[in-house]
Amino acid sequence: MLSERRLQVLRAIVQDYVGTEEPVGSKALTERHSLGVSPATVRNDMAALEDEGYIAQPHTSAGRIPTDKGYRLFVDKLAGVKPMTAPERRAIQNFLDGAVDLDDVVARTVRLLAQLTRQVAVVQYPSLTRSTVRHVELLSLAPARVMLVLITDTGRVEQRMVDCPAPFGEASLADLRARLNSRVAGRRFTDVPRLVEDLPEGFDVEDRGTVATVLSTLLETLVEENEERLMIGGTANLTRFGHDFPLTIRPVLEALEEQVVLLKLLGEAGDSGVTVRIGHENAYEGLNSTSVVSVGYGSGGETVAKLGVVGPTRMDYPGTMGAVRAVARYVGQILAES
Amino acid sequence: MLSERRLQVLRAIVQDYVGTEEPVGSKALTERHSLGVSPATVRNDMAALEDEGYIAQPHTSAGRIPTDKGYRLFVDKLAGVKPMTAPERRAIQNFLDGAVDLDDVVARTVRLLAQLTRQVAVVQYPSLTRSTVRHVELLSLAPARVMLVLITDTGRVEQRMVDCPAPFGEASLADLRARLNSRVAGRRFTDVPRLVEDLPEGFDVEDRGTVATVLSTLLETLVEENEERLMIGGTANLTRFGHDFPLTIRPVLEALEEQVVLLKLLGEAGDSGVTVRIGHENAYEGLNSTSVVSVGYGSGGETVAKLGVVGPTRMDYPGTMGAVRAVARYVGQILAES
DNA sequence: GCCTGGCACTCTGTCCGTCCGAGTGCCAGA
DNA sequence: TCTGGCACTCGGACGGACAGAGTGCCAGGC
Repeated sequence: MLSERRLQVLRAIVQDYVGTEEPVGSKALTERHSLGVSPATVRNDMAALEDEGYIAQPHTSAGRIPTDKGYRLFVDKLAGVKPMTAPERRAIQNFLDGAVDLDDVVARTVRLLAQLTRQVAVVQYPSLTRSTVRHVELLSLAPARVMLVLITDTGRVEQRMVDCPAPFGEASLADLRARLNSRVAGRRFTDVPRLVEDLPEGFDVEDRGTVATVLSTLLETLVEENEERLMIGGTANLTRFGHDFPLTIRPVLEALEEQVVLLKLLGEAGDSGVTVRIGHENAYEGLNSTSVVSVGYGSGGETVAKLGVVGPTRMDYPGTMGAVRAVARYVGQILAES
Repeated sequence: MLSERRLQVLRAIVQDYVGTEEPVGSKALTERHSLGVSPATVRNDMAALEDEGYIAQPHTSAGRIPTDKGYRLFVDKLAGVKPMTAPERRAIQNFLDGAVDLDDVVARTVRLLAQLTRQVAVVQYPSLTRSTVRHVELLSLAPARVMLVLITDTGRVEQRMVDCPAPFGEASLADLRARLNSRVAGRRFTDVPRLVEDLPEGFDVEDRGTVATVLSTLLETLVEENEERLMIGGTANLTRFGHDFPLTIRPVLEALEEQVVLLKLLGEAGDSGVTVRIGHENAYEGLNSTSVVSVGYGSGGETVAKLGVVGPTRMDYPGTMGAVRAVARYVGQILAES
């Protein structure tokens, strides 16, 4: 177990390194923090911290930098979440309040997060499986062609074309629309499959094929489009990453293009509270030198999706966690209002 | 006027520089291209080309690199568009054919372009103003709340919430829906304002306010969402940009985040044929060391939107132009089918 | 008149040795 | 257990020498 002072030393190292981006030595530490002991003592502590794997030396005779394990300890035990200031909170709220629709909410959230944290922001669209159905609309575009529009309580809209096996009259369509909505409106998406199971039975034989096709498209939409959409912003902040650019930045850009990777990343995070994944804790190799700070958001107590930021492991954790948490909170409010 | 051989020399310089990314000297030129003259002669030609501003020397005693003006001449006079090979064309078609909806078409197009050109791809969604209306749907979500869904012939769907000044019955809504569609279905979006002008007059006094609100939201959607949406991909290719990374890449990433800039960029390009904007020809400063290759796409002869790539001025113009043109052609086909 | 080979010149990038400073580890003493 | 002191190590900066690539110019040849 590390002594109190050694924890202080670790905290000081993390703070200084995050600030200066340069390995920090014992002398500089004692000058910038009032630890009450001499550099020599700090050196002993640092040696101990290095033995335990919390810090490391890039080269002999350079200062120390925190390891992933060091950051982990820092985040878990040494740092709190830095709350936003009142003006910041107002700015967040004002900015988000201007949104006109869901796309706009998400777009604004991304911009906001990127600006506040000066890192890459990732915002997931409200997930279908965790939303409820507001309305299902069916539009006849041609005799054997129907457009399916799905509207969620979070304002998300999905549409799909359905090619019907047989022509489908307006009357049948209206009938299907009415029956469908009476069953699923207001229900959770996860319940939809069960709720529509026996729906074709109520229709004429010649229409059953079409009804079944429409329903299977509906279920497909639920499954496939599932959690798939997200928006990314602030990639220009990657240029502040470090000195050894090309090698570091490339895999990160690649990871950001692979939405699957990002979705998995966000998915792994816990539902409640801010989750931090540091460096190698991220399963995806390209993100081994980055940390992901994420949190769920939603209206009421429900988490409908996640948002977060991706940045260098050397980041201001308390500030980033504060910003992420605050933004999530306000996005939740906005969604609840709409 | 430049002699034929000097044009050959310029072409050779561009080709070599694009290949090697290094300033090219007279000796290397004669070795790699059969110009039929000695290095000394080439040197004279190069001096002339430099005087005319087509090439430049990074330092005395280094080889020459093309200037923006040099690339311009190369693109206009010296290089054709390199057509895609048959296998490439098949690959494009297969890849795009798998798309399930418009979002998917655009997403696949972006990936494809980025992969083919190994550069940053930008694809604009089919513009509303150049599309025709397929259907306008109105859904009553609450007594005084209507959702407006706009469907275009290119498969694009836009939705908006409308808060009505007064409750609006289902019957009135159906009435409005029917009248609205009978007027605008199949018509160009640009004609819509004119076509709906006098629509409120046919309604009861108490409903007129709501009708007007719905219509103005509709018109707003046309104007605001106008050309606004686009998708970007392949940013990881920026890492292949050059050696002097951070300074070059940063403004480009920033420009890519500013969709307005990109839209303007695409907008400036001509409607027909592949447009190339080289270096300083781009009005936006951050893109001064990049070239933009763009082209319109659409079903039939109509251009409904643009797509293109952003890359270093030192790019393979013939190949890039070929890829961009081919992709645009196939996207047009896909849209025409849907 | 145009092309060519030759030559002197210039500049960059690299390699190498030196030096300085930061930082460490260890030890003896308080 | 902490502290001051000291020797040691190593990386980064500085500077000179050098090789190589590329140029411009000139005189001569077709």
